[in-house]
Formats: sequence, structure tokens, C-alpha cells
Amino acid sequence: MESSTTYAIVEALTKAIVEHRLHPGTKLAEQKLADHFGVSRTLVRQALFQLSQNRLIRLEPARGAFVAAPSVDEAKQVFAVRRMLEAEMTRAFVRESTPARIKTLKDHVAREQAAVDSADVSSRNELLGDFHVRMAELMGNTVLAQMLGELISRCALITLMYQSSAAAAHSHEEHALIVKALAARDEDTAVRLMNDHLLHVEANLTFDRKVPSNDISMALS
Amino acid sequence: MESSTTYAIVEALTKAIVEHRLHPGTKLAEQKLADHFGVSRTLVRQALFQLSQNRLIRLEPARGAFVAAPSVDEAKQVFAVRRMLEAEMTRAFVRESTPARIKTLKDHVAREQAAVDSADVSSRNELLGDFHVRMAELMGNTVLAQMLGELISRCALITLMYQSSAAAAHSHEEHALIVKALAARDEDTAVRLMNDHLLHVEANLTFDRKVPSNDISMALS
DNA sequence: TTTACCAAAAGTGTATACAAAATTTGGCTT
DNA sequence: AAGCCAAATTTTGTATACACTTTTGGTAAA
Repeated sequence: MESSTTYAIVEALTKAIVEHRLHPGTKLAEQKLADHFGVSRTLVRQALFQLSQNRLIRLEPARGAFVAAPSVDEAKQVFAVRRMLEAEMTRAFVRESTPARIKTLKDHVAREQAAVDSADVSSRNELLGDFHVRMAELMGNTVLAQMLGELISRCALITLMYQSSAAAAHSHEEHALIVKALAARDEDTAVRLMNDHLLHVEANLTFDRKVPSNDISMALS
Repeated sequence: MESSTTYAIVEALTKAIVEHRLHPGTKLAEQKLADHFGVSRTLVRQALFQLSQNRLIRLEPARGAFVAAPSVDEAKQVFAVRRMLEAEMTRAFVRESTPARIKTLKDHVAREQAAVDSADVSSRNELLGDFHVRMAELMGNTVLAQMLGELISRCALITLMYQSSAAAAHSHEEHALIVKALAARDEDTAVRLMNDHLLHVEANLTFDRKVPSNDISMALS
């Protein structure tokens, strides 16, 4: 079960939504998508269902699929949960810190730097989110990593909708500081920095909605 | 999109898996399920996909669906994440505690008592899990509640596979103690009790696998 | 007896067909 | 010109059909 064709459709739509080529509220008609991807509605429906589980779209019975528009309240809740998880994760990270793990994070931050310098919004934000997932993975807890991945993907729309590139640069700097504290095995500082970091990201989200208007074929082109 | 028929199938299968009428490893053939529920494979496939997202089954490409058998390691990881989330949740709960919220929890614990007294394994464990979800819901954070719900459903198999009824009674008592600490607004005690509680549940899981063998129609009957 | 192999059977993956529901269109009335 | 109802159209929901893969069962050779 579960073909890679479906996965490809999920990826393409995810990218389009996350890069804002498909605006929140846009209707995703099954046949149009099927035509665009050159497959039957069957696969499109599978993909849409999966996207709805990721909260990137919402499905309305007998009405179809629409690009999700996460509310301010939802965003705050997501960040509240992230703070819970990541504070503890950071604490645990320091306690089980190894040179190899620190190096992995340092390398990651270096790649962030490159992405922030270039203006590629998409890969920039992907890397900024991945920093947190990477930490979870390094802890060897795949459940945690996956959960965090879900949360981050869940607010990918939020972040990417509302985060300025100045804020992105700020995020990157804070990542660097966190790694520094981790390397110094300074537990309290690391936890505090992580918490502040998440609060900053949340605070910097500007909750002004953009205009809808859209054409599916255009957006996916 | 998303009919209630599919939901009914998901519920029926979830119940059967969680109540151990379908053992881990059992193959769930689409046509057999379709015949049993009197629907086409289309709806069964949707249901199976959803169950795979809940980790109750796993899907193998071109081979089909099988009832999941969570590993010991996975169980430990799930509990590690739950401790992270629920410690913070408990802390927050005390800080934003209200008489109404305390009462809701007390009522829940009372219902647990009834379920523990009767020997209905299924509803007993459902209630024991719901205690934690209920707390999250009371916090007004639906994201947290949903996340926790996912985690608990994810280890529902684990818990229900391995938890004895003595351990269940113990869980119930610990819930009562936690509520007491919450009512007294004793933050540190409440957090400690919650943490210990989760450690106890985890420690009491006996990781000896049961025998497979199975017939779908029998189990769902 | 065991292993290798091939054909039949069963099962999954995808496309298509058809039914039911929602949306749109167009004309009629006020 | 605005509101409203009904026919026409579009779109979703479910079933079925068909291709392709895996599993099974049996036969023959080692």
C-alpha cells in the first residue's frame, strides 16, 4: 500500500502551500489536480487526505479541500506545546551531550547561515525548522523527532505566512547562541535561550492576512 | 470529503485492535474487511490509511495492512515524550487552576473508580487514558489535547497489551492523588506525582509478547 | 526429504464509472 | 435591479474494473 506517486503529489502541494503559491482558503478541486499531475482522482484524494492530517488543508464533507488558514489562537497553542517539548528536550540534550552531536548542530547552523544569506525563503525556513527536528533526532528519540516535525510542519504555514526575513536572520542567530550554550554544557542557559527563542519567533509573527485569489495550475506550474 | 462510514470502520477496527481481538501482526485484507462491513474496498482503504497514521496498523507496499506491534523501545520513547509534555501541562494547570476544572477532574476520577471496579478492560483503559487528555482539554489548548490524544492512542496498543488490571487500579489511585495536589495548588507535588505516575505506568508494562493467530470475521463479529 | 521453480490464486494499486450532493446559471417574478 | 427558484453543470462520494505484484501450492529434480 501507499505508492510514491501519492507522496510526490503530497510533496508538490506541500511545497506550493508552504511557499505561498497557494493561498489559504484556495479550493483544491480533485479533478483539476488530477489533470495537472496526470493521474486519477484516486491518488489525488489519497494525497489530500494525508495533507489534511498534516493540517495543511482542511476537508469539508461534500464540499472539498481548501488550503488551511491557521488562526492566531492556533499558532499560540502550537508554540505553547513546542515550548513544553523543547525546553525538556534541550535539558536532556545537555545531559547527554557528546562532541559529535554538538558538531552536527554546528554544521547545521553553518548551513542556515548560507541559506539566510541567499534569499531563498523556502529552503531558509526549512532549515530553520529543521534545526529543532535535528536536535530531537540526535536525542535518539524518533517519536519526539516525529512529533516535533509534525508540530513544525503544522505551523509551517503560520511561520512562513507571517515571518519576515529579518526575523529569520534573528532566528538563525539565536540557534547559534543555543548551540554555544549546549557546547558549554550550560543547561540553564541553554533551556532559557531555547524558551526565549520560541517566544521571540512567536512574538514576531505578524498576524495580518494576505489576499486570497488563486489559480491552481498557475501556482503549481 | 470524509464520510462517517469510513469513521465507523476506523472506530470498529480501533476497538478490535485495542481490545485485543485482533492481535499484533494480523493481516487485514481489504476485501475481507470490505465484505464484513458491507462496503467497497475504497472505504476500507481510507480507514486503513487513517489507522496507519494513528500507528495502530502499518502498511507495507503491495503487501497490505498488518496490526502494529510497537516495540519496547518505541514505548519508552512515547513515555519520554509524554513526561515532557505532561510535566509542563501539570505545572500550567496549577497556575491556571479553577474550581470548575478541579471538579471536572474529580468527576472523571469518580468514573474511573466505577470502571476499575467493574472488569470492563476496554472502557477502563479508555477512561484511564482520557484523564490525561481531559487535563489538556481543560487547559484550553486543543493542539496539546490532540497531540496528547495521539500519543496516548499511539501507545494504547502498548498499554492495553501489557498492562495488568492491578496496574490499572494503581493508575487510578495515582490520578486521584494528582487531582488532590492540583486542588491544593501544590505545583511541585503535582508535577512530581505526574512524573512518577508516568514512570510507574511505563515500569509496569510487562514486555512479553502474546501469541498471534487470528480470524478477522471472528474478531469483529 | 528438501529445494527450485512455475502456474494458479489472491491481493494490492490505479483508473474509471456511476450516483448523490453541491454549486452555478439563467430566467422569472416582484 | 434585486431576489428567488429550478434546471444544468460541476464536484464529491462510493463502487467496480482491470493491471500488476505477491503468495500459495504443487510438481519435478537433486
